[in-house]
Amino acid sequence: MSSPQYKFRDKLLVAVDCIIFGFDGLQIKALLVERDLEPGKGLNALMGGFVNSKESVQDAAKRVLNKLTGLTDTYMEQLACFGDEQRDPGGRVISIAYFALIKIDDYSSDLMAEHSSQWFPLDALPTLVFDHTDMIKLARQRLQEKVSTHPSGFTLLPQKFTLQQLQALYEAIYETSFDKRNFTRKMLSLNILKKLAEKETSSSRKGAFLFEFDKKKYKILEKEGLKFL
Amino acid sequence: MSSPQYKFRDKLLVAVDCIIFGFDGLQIKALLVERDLEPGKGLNALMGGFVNSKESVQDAAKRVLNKLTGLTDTYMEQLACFGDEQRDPGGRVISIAYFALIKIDDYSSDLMAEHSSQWFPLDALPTLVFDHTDMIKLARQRLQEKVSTHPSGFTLLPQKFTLQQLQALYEAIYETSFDKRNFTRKMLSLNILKKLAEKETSSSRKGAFLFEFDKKKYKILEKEGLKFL
DNA sequence: CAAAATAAATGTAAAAAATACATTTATAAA
DNA sequence: TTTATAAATGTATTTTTTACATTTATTTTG
Repeated sequence: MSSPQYKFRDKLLVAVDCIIFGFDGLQIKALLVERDLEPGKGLNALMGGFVNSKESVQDAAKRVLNKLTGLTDTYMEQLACFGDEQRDPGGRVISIAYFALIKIDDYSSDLMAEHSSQWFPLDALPTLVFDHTDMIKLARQRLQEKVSTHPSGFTLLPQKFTLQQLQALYEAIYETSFDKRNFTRKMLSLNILKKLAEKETSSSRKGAFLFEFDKKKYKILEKEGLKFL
Repeated sequence: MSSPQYKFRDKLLVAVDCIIFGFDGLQIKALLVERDLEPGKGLNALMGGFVNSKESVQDAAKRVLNKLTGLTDTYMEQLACFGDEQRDPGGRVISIAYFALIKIDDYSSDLMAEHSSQWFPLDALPTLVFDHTDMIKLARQRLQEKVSTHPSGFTLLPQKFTLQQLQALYEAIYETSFDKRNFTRKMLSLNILKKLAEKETSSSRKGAFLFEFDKKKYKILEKEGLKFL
């Protein structure tokens, strides 16, 4: 099976942890669970699990994410390997962190009850086990970098959204505020939004037009490299 | 030692592989070795090694890099975890890839002989074992992203360099060419280069002024976020 | 020692992008 | 019909990027 030369090498436990971000219209939130294993059982943690020898690391991450959320086809990318020797007091475990972006409403309260999971705004995170706080911090930075050149942020919004919702999202991600006119102009100039006939009327008398992310147009423009912000 | 709950989990072999880039004044090159282990013994590969249970993943990467180059304090950052189930025909091994930037002259020909290692230009890479070609491809992309906002590129140049050497470096990284006047003006406007009294005279009658990267100035400007290109 | 050759250094005008800022418009409720 | 509310829109200014040609310092050559 293994080459003879590999035989005397150390084997390590390999885990995956998922940083799952959602957006409630105002804030970016992270989905945390109550850890069901010692050490740290009952404490707040990222959803994680061990990688089996028969699956790829990526498949393990998908499996863990699916177990928690029931979702497949989620936006997910590898963040980094956390490999400090002492990171897990329970043993030598390295963890590959993944970050995922989901629509907050796709996650049902049934599942929340089942896994004792909860959304936490990033500026009010509870104490987390091991290095999970570092993982979230790094994921947040990566999210900022990502959405500046890539439309992954749309994954956090409903299918149809207003320009003000889009702006609120970017403001939440960057923890800043933008000039409404300039923001709107910039986004529309990218030519990847489809304006719908429909309006969202709950937040104003006048109503705001709804838009959709136009995947086809994006695919065409992608290679030139867009700059969102 | 381990929590009882961890006991029945699969353990995997964990390796590190180092993508080492250098710059010879014209091209970006990668340092490759002849693999000394089956499977793939004698074939071209990235320098790598297994992570021991007593060291962090990062320390393992440093150890491997040091073993090959003799260098410490090298610019190195984690690239990604490569975790496909079948990536190594010799067994289930996941690998954490790191990429390092070194001055090509810091690597002696003695060491090259000792490790059967060689520099290869990126557009003339030999066939490599496993997924090492993918690793280099990803590292190259990451290098482009990195040097656009971070002065890590200077690590590839000698301590003192001319503006034309700096331009040649960026042109090699981005595989393009820049207008000399605009490039110069942009770099100088960043205010992180110290002009020396000395000139480099080997490449022209007039001679070109030498510059140094000014780490102190950079540290001050860093938080505002520089944009190199 | 003057002329030629070579690469370095430099300036400016035009176009594009980013910024700052105020008024008009559509609609529902009073 | 008036009022209140948030959405939509335009323009002038500044900054950044781009495109492009001449002068300068120095060594070599005749």
